[in-house]
Amino acid sequence: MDKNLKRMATMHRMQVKGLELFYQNGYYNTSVDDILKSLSLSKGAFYHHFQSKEDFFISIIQNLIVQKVYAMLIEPVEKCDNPFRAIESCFDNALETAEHNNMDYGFILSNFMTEFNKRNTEITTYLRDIYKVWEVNLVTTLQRAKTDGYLERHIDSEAVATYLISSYIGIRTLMVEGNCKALRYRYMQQLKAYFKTIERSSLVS
Amino acid sequence: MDKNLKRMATMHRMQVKGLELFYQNGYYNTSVDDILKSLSLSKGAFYHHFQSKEDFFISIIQNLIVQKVYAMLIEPVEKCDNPFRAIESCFDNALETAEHNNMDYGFILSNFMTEFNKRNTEITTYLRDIYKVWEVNLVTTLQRAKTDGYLERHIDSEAVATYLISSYIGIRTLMVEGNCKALRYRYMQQLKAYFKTIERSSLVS
DNA sequence: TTTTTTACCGACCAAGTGGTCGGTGGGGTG
DNA sequence: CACCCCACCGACCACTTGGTCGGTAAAAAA
Repeated sequence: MDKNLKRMATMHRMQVKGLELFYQNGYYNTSVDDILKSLSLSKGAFYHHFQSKEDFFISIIQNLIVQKVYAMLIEPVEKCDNPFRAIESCFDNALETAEHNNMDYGFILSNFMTEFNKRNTEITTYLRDIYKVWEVNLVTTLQRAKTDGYLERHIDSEAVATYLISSYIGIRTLMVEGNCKALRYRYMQQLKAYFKTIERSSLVS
Repeated sequence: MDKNLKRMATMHRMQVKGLELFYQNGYYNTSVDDILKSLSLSKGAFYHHFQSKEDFFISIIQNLIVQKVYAMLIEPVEKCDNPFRAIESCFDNALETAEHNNMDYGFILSNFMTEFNKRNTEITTYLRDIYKVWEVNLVTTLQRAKTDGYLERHIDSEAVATYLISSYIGIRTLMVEGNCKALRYRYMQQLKAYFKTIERSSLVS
């Protein structure tokens, strides 16, 4: 009965270590042996649980990467009062985590999107789907912000979402080369300035 | 006498094809043989001209990548009247080029930065230097914009430059997954909205 | 107890990888 | 003419890659 438990535990160990190394070194630059060596497992164990390296990575996307993005960027925005403040603090928290993580290798989603782009369409599709969910979530939040009177009605929610995602991807990419603290401060400052343009002014009193 | 010319020509052919393949498939995922095969050249030719694959790539950065970034993102901004319109049209041109290039694999600089980050510090340094030049150029332009009365004096030029670079990196990363036209339109729309916040209003007549 | 299932082992394989090295042939120089 | 320089050739090397496969031991099922 606990065979299945053991199976899951081993698979999960492999996935966690696999994601760690893929994130650090890139997918193509990390060998299956690298992962197995650092877990003291054998080739046999790996190919007993996964069909191929690609299949393994897809399972990592579905089990780990999706969760990470949800927890970091999607759920914090959903439960909000003022949507702008919610997005601001969500982004700032994410940047803070990155800033204090000296093993930061950038935004996991955009790193892998870049690496797999036009080289593995199946994996690209899985990654793009995560982006889409994020985007849809932002658009929904912004639409709700309109009905709640936080956002000017004439604003193009999809354009705002695109702009937000762009700037976030970019700042995360920049932060890997150091000087994170200043970058984060500057980014948040200008994000707030940007929000001022589209936020509905003179709401309460 | 024209021995040297021939040498330069062959090296240049290798660099151009090398950049093309590195850009498409990534550095670590492109073998020296791949490049040589598509040029009908031999290993001997390659290692006669370059010390190693890494040395080869550094020469590509210095000879080709620097030029591309200058021509695309730095020079167009320098010679400008209204700096905001200059940055807008510079970015829009760059995005247009990407949009109509169906072999677009993203922003060359951020792709390589991501790939080499913490894996090859020497190459990372060369790439970071290009970023720095871009950033300094933007900051200078923005400072001049202040003295010319285009930009509110209290604005943090470095923060604006960081925000601009971030958003550009991000939108270029997003555009590789298609729907470029809409993405470009939305991005430019919000970029202009952002500029409205910081641009000095009621300037002329 | 016997049998079956299954998690895991590790030697092995073909196809690459970056890099080496003894050549070769044609143009320039003496 | 003889000589040398040098761009270029391609077989070769040690090593790594993703993936295979026959085996083993222990737990579950009979």
